[in-house]
Amino acid sequence: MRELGRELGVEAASLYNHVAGKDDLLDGMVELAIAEIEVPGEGVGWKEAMRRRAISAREVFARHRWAAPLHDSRDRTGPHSLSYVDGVLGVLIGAGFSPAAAANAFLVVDGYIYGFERRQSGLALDEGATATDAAEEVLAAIPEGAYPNAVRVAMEFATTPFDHDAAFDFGLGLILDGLERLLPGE
Amino acid sequence: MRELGRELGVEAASLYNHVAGKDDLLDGMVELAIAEIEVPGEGVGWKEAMRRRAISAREVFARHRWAAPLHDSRDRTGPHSLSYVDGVLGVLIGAGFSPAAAANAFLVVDGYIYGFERRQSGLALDEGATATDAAEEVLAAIPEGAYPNAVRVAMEFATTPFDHDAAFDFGLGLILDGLERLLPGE
DNA sequence: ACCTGAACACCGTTCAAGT
DNA sequence: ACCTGAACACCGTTCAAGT
Repeated sequence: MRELGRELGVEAASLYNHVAGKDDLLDGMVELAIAEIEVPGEGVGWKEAMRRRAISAREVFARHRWAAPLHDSRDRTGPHSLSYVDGVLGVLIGAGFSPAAAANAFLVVDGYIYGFERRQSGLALDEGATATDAAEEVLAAIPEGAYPNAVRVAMEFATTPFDHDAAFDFGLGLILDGLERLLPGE
Repeated sequence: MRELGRELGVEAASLYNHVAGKDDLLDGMVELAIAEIEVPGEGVGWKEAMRRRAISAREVFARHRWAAPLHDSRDRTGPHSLSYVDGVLGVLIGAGFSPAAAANAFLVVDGYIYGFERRQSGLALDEGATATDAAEEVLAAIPEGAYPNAVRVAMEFATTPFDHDAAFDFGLGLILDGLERLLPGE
């Protein structure tokens, strides 16, 4: 609050004339970020719509790195979040999924989108570091011949750089193909 | 720190004789939580091992509700985290995945585990609330005939309660089946 | 070796007082 | 209607002083 006030050339206390409090402010920021995710509607197949939506979400969360963790930590659902959920469910129901199946499918795809980013650090594969950096970091922290599999994977990525976009698309395609198999044949 | 000190019957300042600081403490807590996740090794098929591991992780994060978000927010990787990653990669490599494919598969499954829990709030499907509560909450917040799909799904869950475990298992099975299809036939 | 008390630099928030 | 200054109750952390 104090820092935001400084940035705006105003005292921290003045902010409370425009916002209810810090929580209110953070909720609003999340809403604005969610609003940037595009959910293709008519005109494209459900699979293509889901793929574009996922890539758009990933792009938005990459642009606003604070958004995904912030979204997770709050549970207030604003109008933009609701219409985002509504749009995705609409695509799935339109494709032939029952309402219950659409909810399940939404959770699988959305869970993946949100979970993918943050699990990369577990593999020491953060975007910032080069593959060699990551490999060295892992190898340096290891005592003896412990963690043989992690070492092997790290060495693999020392020679062949890890492609984040390709990895994300790999899992996304796998999930969408799995969902397609659930639809009654046409 | 002050609250923890109170709980231990000690002044907050005294804690710094045992811990480097708050960050150090939180890193240690995450490590202990991760250590509770069981990664089955030999003796079971890779698919069964992955499924048990996922269910164990979900159970641990349900028992320690602070663990998953805390794990996400820090990037230090301790020995337990490393051996967790190593164990999972070992199962996958042992199943016939290449090191690179194992890393991809790890990210898909692990991303799903971490993402699933927190996306439920987006559907107003939190464990605490009954299905009827959730439906009422969603319906009450809606102006006109807006969000028709979300309303339809909410009404569905008002009659048929949402089964979190089944939903998690649904997505997990879908992902594991997808991974199995990538393995060379035997 | 471990604890305490006091202090430091920081928070978010409130509120009377100004314009 | 909006801003300010001062204050409040809180943080994590440091450090000299005690035992």
